[in-house]
Amino acid sequence: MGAMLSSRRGAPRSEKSRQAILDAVSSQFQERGYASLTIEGVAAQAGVGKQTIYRWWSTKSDLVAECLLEGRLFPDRLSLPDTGDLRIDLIDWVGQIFELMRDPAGRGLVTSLIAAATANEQIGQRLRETLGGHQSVLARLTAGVEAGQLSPNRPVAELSEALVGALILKAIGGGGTEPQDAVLLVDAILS
Amino acid sequence: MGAMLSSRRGAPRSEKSRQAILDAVSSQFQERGYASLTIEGVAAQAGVGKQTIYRWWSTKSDLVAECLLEGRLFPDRLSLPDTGDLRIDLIDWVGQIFELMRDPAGRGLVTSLIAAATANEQIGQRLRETLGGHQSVLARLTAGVEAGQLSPNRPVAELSEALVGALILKAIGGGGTEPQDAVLLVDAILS
Amino acid sequence: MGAMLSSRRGAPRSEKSRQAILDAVSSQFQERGYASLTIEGVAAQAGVGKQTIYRWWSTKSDLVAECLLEGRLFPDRLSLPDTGDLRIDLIDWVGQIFELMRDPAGRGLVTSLIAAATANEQIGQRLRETLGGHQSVLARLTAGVEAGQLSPNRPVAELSEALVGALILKAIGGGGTEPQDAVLLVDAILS
Amino acid sequence: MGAMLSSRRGAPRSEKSRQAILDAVSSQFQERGYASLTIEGVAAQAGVGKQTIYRWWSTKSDLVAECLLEGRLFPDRLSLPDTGDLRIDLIDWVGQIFELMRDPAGRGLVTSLIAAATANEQIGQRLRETLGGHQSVLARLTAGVEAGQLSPNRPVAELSEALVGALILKAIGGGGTEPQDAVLLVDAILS
DNA sequence: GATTAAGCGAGACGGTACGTCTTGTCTTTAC
DNA sequence: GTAAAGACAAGACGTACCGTCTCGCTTAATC
Repeated sequence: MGAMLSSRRGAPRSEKSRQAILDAVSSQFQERGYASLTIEGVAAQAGVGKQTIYRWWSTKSDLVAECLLEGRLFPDRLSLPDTGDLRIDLIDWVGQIFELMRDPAGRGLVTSLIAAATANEQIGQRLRETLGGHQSVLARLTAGVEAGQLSPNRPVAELSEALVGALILKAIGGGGTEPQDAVLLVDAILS
Repeated sequence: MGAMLSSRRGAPRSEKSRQAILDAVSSQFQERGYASLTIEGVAAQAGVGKQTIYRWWSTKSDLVAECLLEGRLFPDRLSLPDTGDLRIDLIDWVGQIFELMRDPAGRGLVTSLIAAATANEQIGQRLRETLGGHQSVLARLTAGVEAGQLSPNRPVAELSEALVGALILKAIGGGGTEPQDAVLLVDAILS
Repeated sequence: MGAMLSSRRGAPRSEKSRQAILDAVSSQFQERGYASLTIEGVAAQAGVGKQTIYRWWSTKSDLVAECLLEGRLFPDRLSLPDTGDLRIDLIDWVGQIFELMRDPAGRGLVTSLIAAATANEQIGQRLRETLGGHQSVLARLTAGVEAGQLSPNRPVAELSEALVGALILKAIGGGGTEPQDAVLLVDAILS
Repeated sequence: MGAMLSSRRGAPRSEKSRQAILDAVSSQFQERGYASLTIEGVAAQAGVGKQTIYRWWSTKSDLVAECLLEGRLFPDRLSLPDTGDLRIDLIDWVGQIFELMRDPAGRGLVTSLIAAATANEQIGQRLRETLGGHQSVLARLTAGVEAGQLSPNRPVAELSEALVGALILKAIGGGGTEPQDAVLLVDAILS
């Protein structure tokens, strides 16, 4: 007895093609940036028909969003360390990002992500969460409050937003990204 | 006996065409956004040959940059007020920007500007300066320090950057833009 | 004691699907013409998987050929009448075809058949036989010779070919298709 | 003084591109036939953008029509000879066409032309005129009447149509194309 | 009855070509 | 010498079909 009413007929989606496509998106994004990433280029590199892309994603920003979601666009080294000392950790992390941004390629990566985010709210949210969200800055700030390293009445959500926002602003608008700028920025945020 | 002081031969640049082009850029930008703004569309709307555009600007982001520089892309109401009370002024200003961003069209305007900024550093700098720079937030913060409304050892440049960055992050990544969020954000920045 | 002469295992070919496919081909051919008839469209209209078509026919011209063979593409009224008077019958028949060709839709039907014939020799032969072959013109001419209405040394095969050929030429290249043109043509052929 | 009111501004059509395109169409048509001639293939072979083709022609049949009009698709040898003897000339000419049609490539050329004609009435008319029209069969038949080789009350237009039609029918539907068939056909037409 | 082939509907897949759009350059005529 | 007009090579866009290939049924004939 057990209901059957199974799924649907027809060949199932090819996981192999999906992986090939996301691989290609990731590599093209990193090599050429968001603006000159093309669906045709992705299809060609992935060895896939264009229709297979359009069947599952509607825009190139959707493609990029899925890559981002799967963590294919970011170097892992960018994760926020946790030595116990909040200030040192944040300075270290911001410093790493600044270092990445001092390299034109790295800067391009970041501005490309921002460009992608302007085309797709999901990417924006993901960026926000990845950089500043539960997994990282916000969590560390909250932990810092609990550990007594931060006054409990500091509005951690807003501070996290301000810190990450400052990084983005520096990426698109210039502004100092030398090591000491990391110290200044973090100290300004931590008050 | 007319003065000669001749520069070079041939017809001088047509100011009329220049204005028509910038008008068209501004209107297309506002109607369709940065991504779907095209040189051809601008030329057509301006009643101008494409070459006339390419002769004086090299990319569409340059066009947009010049529009931004001439203040054609922004509603004037967005300038930071000065009632003497720094906190109130900032909350008011941030609140206005949040209100703009709550409307999808306004949100599109802002994300389009950010998109343009990712393609052109000048635009980024301009954005940074217009929103957070000498003319506005930074200047008001500095004035606030002088007026004793802000502790003199607060790093005003960084705070300005953080505030404007938070706005941009909210534009691309979501995040609260209700009136009370303006209060929270400004208070977080002012410590 | 029934013979077994067994076939093979597995489900037998579905006659229902076959009919649905040929129906769809016929309707699409008549509505859209040979050039814009597609296998996918036929499959969709017939409620059939593409593979079921490809299993039994290799090209769309094969499909059309089978339709033609089953008489699904032609109005029946086009069959050559037999009143006993060869000349009158031919003029009548040619006149009917001319009438069909004066209507753009009918003209399209004929040119579509010719287009199909250029892609598939079977269709060409079938067209030739159906229009000019044993069942009709050639047979009537031969009968006419026997009935003494046509000189016995007239080369009936060639005349039949010439008459049908003239119709086709008028279909693709224009040329008069008024009622009196039928008289002229038939009289020219009958000498 | 002297009216100027000259033509129009902008670069004039490039004759070089036009020639390259028609060359490519002609070569592709001859090599691959009408059905597998593609606009993209023509553009590539001609070293031309697709838009340059679409700017001046709307369909591939228009392209082929213009080639035909410029005499780029036909071997010249197919012109009807004129030795003074109408019957001999026609037999010779029909024989040459039959010879061409006995070769698969030649047959393909002819059926491709017919296929093109089904898609474009101009091509049909051109084919009709080139093969049977003023320049050839009809003219020779008319001349034959004047020379007393043909009874003056024979309907030359219809006979010409019937002869050319018979050729086309043989091309698409089979039918004898041996040398003696040329004799039979011409004699049937000449009565 | 269980097994085994085929047929079938659905539909994903790698491709090719379509016809359109835009880019940045070039060429002409008008002012 | 600048400008409007517009042709040009290039190439990406998103769509339509092609013919092939799984899938999970269903339908007989064979064991």
